[in-house]
Amino acid sequence: MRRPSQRDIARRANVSQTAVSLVLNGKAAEHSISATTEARIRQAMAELSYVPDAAARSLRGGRSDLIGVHTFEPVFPVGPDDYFHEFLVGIEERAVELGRDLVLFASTQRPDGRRSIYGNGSNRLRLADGTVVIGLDRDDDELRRLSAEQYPFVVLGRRDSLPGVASVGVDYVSGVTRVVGMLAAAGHREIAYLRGVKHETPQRDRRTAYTDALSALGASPRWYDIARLGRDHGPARWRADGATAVLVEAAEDAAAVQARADAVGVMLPAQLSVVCLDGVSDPAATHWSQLRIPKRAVGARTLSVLADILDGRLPADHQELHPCEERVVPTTISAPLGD
Amino acid sequence: MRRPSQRDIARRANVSQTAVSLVLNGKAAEHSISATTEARIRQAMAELSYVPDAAARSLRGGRSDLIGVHTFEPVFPVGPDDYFHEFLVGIEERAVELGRDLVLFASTQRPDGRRSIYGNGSNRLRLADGTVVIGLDRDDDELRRLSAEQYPFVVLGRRDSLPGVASVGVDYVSGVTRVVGMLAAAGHREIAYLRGVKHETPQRDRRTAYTDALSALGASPRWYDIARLGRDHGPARWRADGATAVLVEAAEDAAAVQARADAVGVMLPAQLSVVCLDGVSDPAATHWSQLRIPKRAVGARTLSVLADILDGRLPADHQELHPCEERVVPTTISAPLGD
DNA sequence: CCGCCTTCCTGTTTCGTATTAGCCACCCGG
DNA sequence: CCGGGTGGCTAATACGAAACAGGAAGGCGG
Repeated sequence: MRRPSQRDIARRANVSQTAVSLVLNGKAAEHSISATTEARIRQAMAELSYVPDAAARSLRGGRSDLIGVHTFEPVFPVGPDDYFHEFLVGIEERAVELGRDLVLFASTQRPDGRRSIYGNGSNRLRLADGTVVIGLDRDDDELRRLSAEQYPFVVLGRRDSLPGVASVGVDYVSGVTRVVGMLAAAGHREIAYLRGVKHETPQRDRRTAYTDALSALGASPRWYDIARLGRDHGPARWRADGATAVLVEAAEDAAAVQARADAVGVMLPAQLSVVCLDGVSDPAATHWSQLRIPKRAVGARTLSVLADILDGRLPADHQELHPCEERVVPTTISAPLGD
Repeated sequence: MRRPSQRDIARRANVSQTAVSLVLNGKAAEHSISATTEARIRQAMAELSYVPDAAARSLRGGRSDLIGVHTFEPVFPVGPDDYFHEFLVGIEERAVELGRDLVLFASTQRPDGRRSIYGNGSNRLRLADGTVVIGLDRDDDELRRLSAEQYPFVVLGRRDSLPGVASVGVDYVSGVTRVVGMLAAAGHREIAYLRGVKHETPQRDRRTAYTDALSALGASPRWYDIARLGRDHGPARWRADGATAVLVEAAEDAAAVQARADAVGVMLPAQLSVVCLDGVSDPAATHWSQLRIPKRAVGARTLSVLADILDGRLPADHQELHPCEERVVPTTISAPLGD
């Protein structure tokens, strides 16, 4: 028992396969199919519970309606608190809106665990109409080759360094600059930076932005490391060093600082203002401010850009940058207080 | 610039399209294609970075090397603590091992937000050789229809109710039964159950298992709800009711119970033994035991079963059930203590 | 009564791939 | 020198849907 095709519908309704196709695609009127014939065809479709074959459709249309998602690491990270998770939420959301399916290129993973577009023989990406490329550990040589092959793709991530390659990125620099400016405006003179456990591209970008923002203010950076946070290193010590504000990289880092501050009797934010550069905690419930990265929107936008490139509405080397949003709760940034 | 087809390869290598197809599918020897010709063909494929068209392949009846993942809800949940996340980790892991790519069927989402295999006009699943079907809110009618059409798929989830449909599930019943048995063996007579915020299939299954396990012991269930946990309802009250052990549904529920217990001075586990039925917390660091669901392994196994069905190594209606693992830290279950 | 315009369809081709049947040149035994 | 095998390939076809070109029947003006 094979599933019904348009031919089966056609036979049952005494029409040609073409007529069935026309009715199916709402072009009945345009091609002047009579109302009665259309009704007969529709009834036949209903009776056989016909469903068009997706494979045949995309074969004919020249596009598969598949959008690739190439990640240089596994898409589903072992820990669900992954940096990329929210981008993917946005990507899926927009894929739904665009009516396209997503292909996760798992087959590109090599024995060493990294994924490589060309590493495994053929370029599987060609399977999809176009691809979103994500990943911390991304390989720019492969991207250049992909670009040379004229394959349509968009990089989600840092903006720089690849002319001719489409990308959608996040403008950390102006975000961090604005946060630093706010702190400075509130009177802070020593703004420190607490490095987290990760040292990948997103973190490097923020650190660079911090350095730049400070030097624009004529101040110099003051670095701390989360790994050393403990009895001897922490809010009290920072205050002793002169710092009255600190930028942290993750919500759990901010929580750790809060915990240490509570332990040593440093008041947040009165004695120490904390701004978290990437976190999802509820700002109303915490004693720190955040720089929110609109990951979901950026993910969605990346997919839209790819779709626009595929449809010729945008050039293949379109690049854009999205601003961060400050979720600054006023009460969590205070003027620095002497001891 | 169209993506290259076998015809393009054929022209470049001065052979017929047939030859290209044969080489591609490893039937060169079988059809006595000479080694030099095969080499020429392979080189042409590499030069043009040819990739077979999935749509054409599945139309023709060959295989696209794509494995579908159909979820009745978004794959990337807004909250990262999703029930399905770890299953997907396992699925991706095994896909890597099998060298197959995954298609996430986002296009099947209808305006109302739910996803439907047949709801949106065409059955996209056919693009893939076979599909793993996951989802809380799964539609059994669609699965029956899919099965009638002989499309290969495997349901990841509850075992029951769909004869003829392949599935890989988790044996909650025996897991919960064993946990209840352990508590009973430790001397507990009143084993309560704290219902969490969700009331989907996985929760329902565990609750049924709890009821069954208790009635097997001749005891009757005692229900509490996390929503009411607070000043008046909590560990102290439960003890007053006579309960000395409680099953909770999620790690955060266990943490909440711990917090309330601390607040009212109930000692865990001495005065109240807690077993968490689904959580990822580190058992060594907490005062409760857990019933661990081997989600990753189950996810991976589901994909293997599908691959085996596709290759004819397993029948299309293969069903299997995986046991839970107890991660019972002995010290977290204690004999009940009077007040 | 002829030509033309609608109305309402149908025939044929195309997409890229896998398969089936079969072609042609060469070698070998008789 | 001819028949039969075999190595090395190719031509033709089918899959299901969609696009394009076109065509038969009927009405209507001249």
